[in-house]
Amino acid sequence: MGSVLSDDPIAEARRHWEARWGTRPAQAMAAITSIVRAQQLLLARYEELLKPFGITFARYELLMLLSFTREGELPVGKIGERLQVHRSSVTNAVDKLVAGGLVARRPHPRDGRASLIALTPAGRDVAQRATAVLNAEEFVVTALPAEDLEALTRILTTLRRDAGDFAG
Amino acid sequence: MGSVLSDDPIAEARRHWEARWGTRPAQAMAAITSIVRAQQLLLARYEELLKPFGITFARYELLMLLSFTREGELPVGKIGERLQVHRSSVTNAVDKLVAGGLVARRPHPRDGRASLIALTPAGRDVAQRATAVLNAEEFVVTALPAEDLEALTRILTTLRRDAGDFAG
DNA sequence: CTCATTTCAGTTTGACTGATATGC
DNA sequence: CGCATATCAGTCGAACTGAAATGA
Repeated sequence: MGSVLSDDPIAEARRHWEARWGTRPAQAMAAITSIVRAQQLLLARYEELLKPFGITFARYELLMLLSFTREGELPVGKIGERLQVHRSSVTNAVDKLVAGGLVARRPHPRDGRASLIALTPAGRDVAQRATAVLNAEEFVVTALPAEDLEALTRILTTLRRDAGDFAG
Repeated sequence: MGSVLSDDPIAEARRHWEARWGTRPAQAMAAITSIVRAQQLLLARYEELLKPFGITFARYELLMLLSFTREGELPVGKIGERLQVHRSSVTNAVDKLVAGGLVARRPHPRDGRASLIALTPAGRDVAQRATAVLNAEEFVVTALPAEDLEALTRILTTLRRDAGDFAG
């Protein structure tokens, strides 16, 4: 938890890998573990900032996705597709958002199998206020120059495309 | 019908953010969600490659940490510190590695409170073979040029330092 | 006694699989 | 009928909190 290390564990691990496996594996390991660790830190910060709103990051993502649609509603399957998680995970997340009054299920007007997940006014309000908080904080990316943010996004977009994350 | 330039969900979300909150928040959002998503993809691939060895990524990290020490053993607290997880999470992971015969607990020779977690020969063998597989695959970073890997590591190291991940 | 180390029990969260009901 | 959609029940892995046991 809190204890701050005097040395970067990733840099330390990299030295071991370099000695034992060579440069390229060490380079790949350092990049990958940097991504994994950065994600942990960012997510922890997100969760902390979102806690006052009674939502988690996963549920925040769902709210934001809905808020970007024209009608503020989507079927479960579409949500899973966009967030790239299993449908049953969406059902589960929706259950909790419904319990909090942030979204509502309503029958699909033209497909009796489907149900639409719709933002409630409260859900729209929470999404708006939570985003304002996140933007104001700018988390831990505050100190990064714009060009570094752009470089990150560019490189990781290539990585995601190579991994089949989307058709490019 | 409009030909879509990209169906990258992050690029799509970025356009929404840009329109509603401006450039800098959109930039930050794109970088952060890229990190989160890249981590999901990498971890999923890792888990898949490690499954034949009967370990998860978290347990692989623990094995590798031990394999880097001189004696192949560390106390629980030290492991938690290095992997930056809670001690009880380490206890839990160790329980499973013990069940698989990959590590063993032995009493600390000089501190009756502590127990040392030690690699078994089987654990060392698994760590070695698993790493060979991961290196051979080079995961999904295969296509990235070395300079991009270095840029990633550099930028994320700055991010981690700013977030208090280590003192530097 | 206080503090440190580890373990244990229980909770939370998210994602998954597989089975089922329903409707296209 | 086959196929698609969503939900439900159950599982799993990982992390956490808080309390207990043990020893420095």
